Amino acid sequence: MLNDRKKKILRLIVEDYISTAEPVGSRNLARKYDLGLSPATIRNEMSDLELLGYLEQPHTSAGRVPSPQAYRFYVDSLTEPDALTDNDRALINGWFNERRRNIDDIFQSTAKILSRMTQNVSMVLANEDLGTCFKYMKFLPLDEAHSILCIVTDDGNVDNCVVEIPVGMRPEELDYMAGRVSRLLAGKNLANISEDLLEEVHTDVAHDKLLFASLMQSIRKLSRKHKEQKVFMGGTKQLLNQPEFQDMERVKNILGILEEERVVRDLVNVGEDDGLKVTIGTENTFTGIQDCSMIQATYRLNGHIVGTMAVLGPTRMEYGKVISVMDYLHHYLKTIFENDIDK
Amino acid sequence: MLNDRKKKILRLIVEDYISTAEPVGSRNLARKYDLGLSPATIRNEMSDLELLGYLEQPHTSAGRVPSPQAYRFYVDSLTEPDALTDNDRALINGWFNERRRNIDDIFQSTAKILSRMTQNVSMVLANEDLGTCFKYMKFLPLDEAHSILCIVTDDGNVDNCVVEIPVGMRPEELDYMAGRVSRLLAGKNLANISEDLLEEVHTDVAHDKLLFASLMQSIRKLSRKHKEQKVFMGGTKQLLNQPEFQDMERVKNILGILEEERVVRDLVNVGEDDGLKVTIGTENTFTGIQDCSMIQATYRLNGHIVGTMAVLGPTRMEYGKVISVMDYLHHYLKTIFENDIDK
DNA sequence: GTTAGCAGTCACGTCGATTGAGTGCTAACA
DNA sequence: TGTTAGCACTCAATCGACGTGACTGCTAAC
Repeated sequence: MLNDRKKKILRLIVEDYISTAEPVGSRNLARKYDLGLSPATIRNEMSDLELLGYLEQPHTSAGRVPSPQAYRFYVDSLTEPDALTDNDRALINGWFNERRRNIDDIFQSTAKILSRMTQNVSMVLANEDLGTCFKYMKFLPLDEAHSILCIVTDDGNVDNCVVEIPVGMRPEELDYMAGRVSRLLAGKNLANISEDLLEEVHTDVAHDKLLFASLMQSIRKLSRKHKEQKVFMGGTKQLLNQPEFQDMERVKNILGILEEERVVRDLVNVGEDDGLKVTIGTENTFTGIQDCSMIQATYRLNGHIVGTMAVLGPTRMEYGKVISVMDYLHHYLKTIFENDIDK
Repeated sequence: MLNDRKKKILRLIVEDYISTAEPVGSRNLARKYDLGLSPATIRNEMSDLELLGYLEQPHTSAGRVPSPQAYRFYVDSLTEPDALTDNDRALINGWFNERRRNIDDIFQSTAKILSRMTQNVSMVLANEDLGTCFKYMKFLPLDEAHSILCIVTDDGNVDNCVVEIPVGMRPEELDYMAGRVSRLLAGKNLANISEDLLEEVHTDVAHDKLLFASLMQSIRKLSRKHKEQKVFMGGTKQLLNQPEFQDMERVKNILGILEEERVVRDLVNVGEDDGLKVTIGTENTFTGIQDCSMIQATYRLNGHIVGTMAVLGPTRMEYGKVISVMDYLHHYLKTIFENDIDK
């Protein structure tokens, strides 16, 4: 266990390195912060901290750099989320109100704000499955040969597609069919509509084969859509401003990873457990970003996981700031969802 | 006017520079291409070409680099679009079929393919206004206090939003209202629904103030949406592979420009005239990309401008290749739109 | 008109010296 | 026993000198 002085020195080193990205040396530390200690003493302490695995030296004559273990300790025990300034809050509120028209815009804004506030890459994963349930379906007339199949969900959304109507089929037949299917599926969670259930519908309402097939297909498509996760990203450009990404190869490498939506989904999805998760450097099992840290938070609404937001950046990251921004966004989203649930 | 030998030399210089990104010298040119001329002769010709403004020297002892004027001449007179190889065609077809579910996916795919094939940044601007017309509107029940207002367009799409229903209003009243409005707006181009027209609707169907207001708002929103242009981009990462973008500052600069959707829209929108447009270097009036070239093509369907696609890259660009890819995509999109017009 | 030869220019890479920030160690001090 | 001053040492980064190679322009001969 570290004594208070070691903790203090370690904290200062971590914070200094986070803000400057330069290895920190004993003399500079003594000069910059009023520790009441000589560089020599600090050197001794640093030497101890290195032995304990908290510090590393890029080379003999450079200062020291925090190890992943140091960041871990820093995050767990040495720092608190900084309270956001009023200014920051105002900024966030402003950005959110700038453009908010549908749920996608909200997530996109979240990603944008997250990256702007933290100067890092942000990722927002939105589960389409918000527990939305099938309410009823209805055919709207289009022309002689086509109708529009509308599926209404309990949150007031309508999904629709054009279906071909067999010649000679009367509107009443369509209405009857829609009614039957509606009764069977009403109240079912869209993400959970199983093939078994559809089979049941089938045996119950088999009428016109072709029409029925396209009807089933529409329901399946909708169901799939509700299981899907959308990915929103922001701040990939910010990356270039970070001193650790002055190297083109590294930039290309990480941008390549972020380009694959599937990879991002997997990456962020790891944190299925609740609340906040901080992954530092090699703690991350994804190769290619093991020199990065990631902070992620899942957010829920009425018990459902609505999505996950994450910030990815160099291990030298303003953990406190990122966490507090996430926290604020979390609450903000919560109020938005709760009030605007009918969009 | 240049004689044939000068033209040939200029063409070789441009092409060599396009493929190597290195200033080309007389001796190398003689060695690489079988011109039947000595380096000295080529030097003389190059000297003439420089005087005429077609070539530039980065510094005394470097080779020559084509000037914007040279690219312009090259594009106008020295090159033909290369025919795509069967391989390329197969690749494009494959990418298109990979994922095509709605119109946005198609545009996104177009951007992706364009950037992959040309190794440059691609932008696709999609006009939402495809001449879609209002067909009719209808209320679908949701719960006691709300209904879903559906607006059906002649291409079979349904737009919807939840509206609050005044207490005590009967479904028949809603239907009546929907019917009246439908009759007034039927057949109108959604992008052109004017305030005057809405005013007319107002005087005709004013019934319940609150309901009417939200109804109008929905129509306006939809109309706005149809006037809008969406921007799809691809290949921003490719940028980093280009030798001219090894400089971080330049990368940051151009990525900054591309980040602003508004700017991209303006940038690409310049080419309102039909067909193909090649803008080389300083011909572009946008500051910040005056060392880049842009090739853009507008595409139409039944006379309507459906959108614009553009490739942005260093002036050292494979003009012929880009143009031929665009051409192929153009035809491809045309067939997709014509066949899948009902999605 | 074409070419060989030659002098001149200039970016680029290498090498060595200098600089400066940093460490570890030791001896003295409180 | 903990703290500090001093000193020798290390090593990345910077700078300048220098050689190299890829060019060009010019001139004279073919």
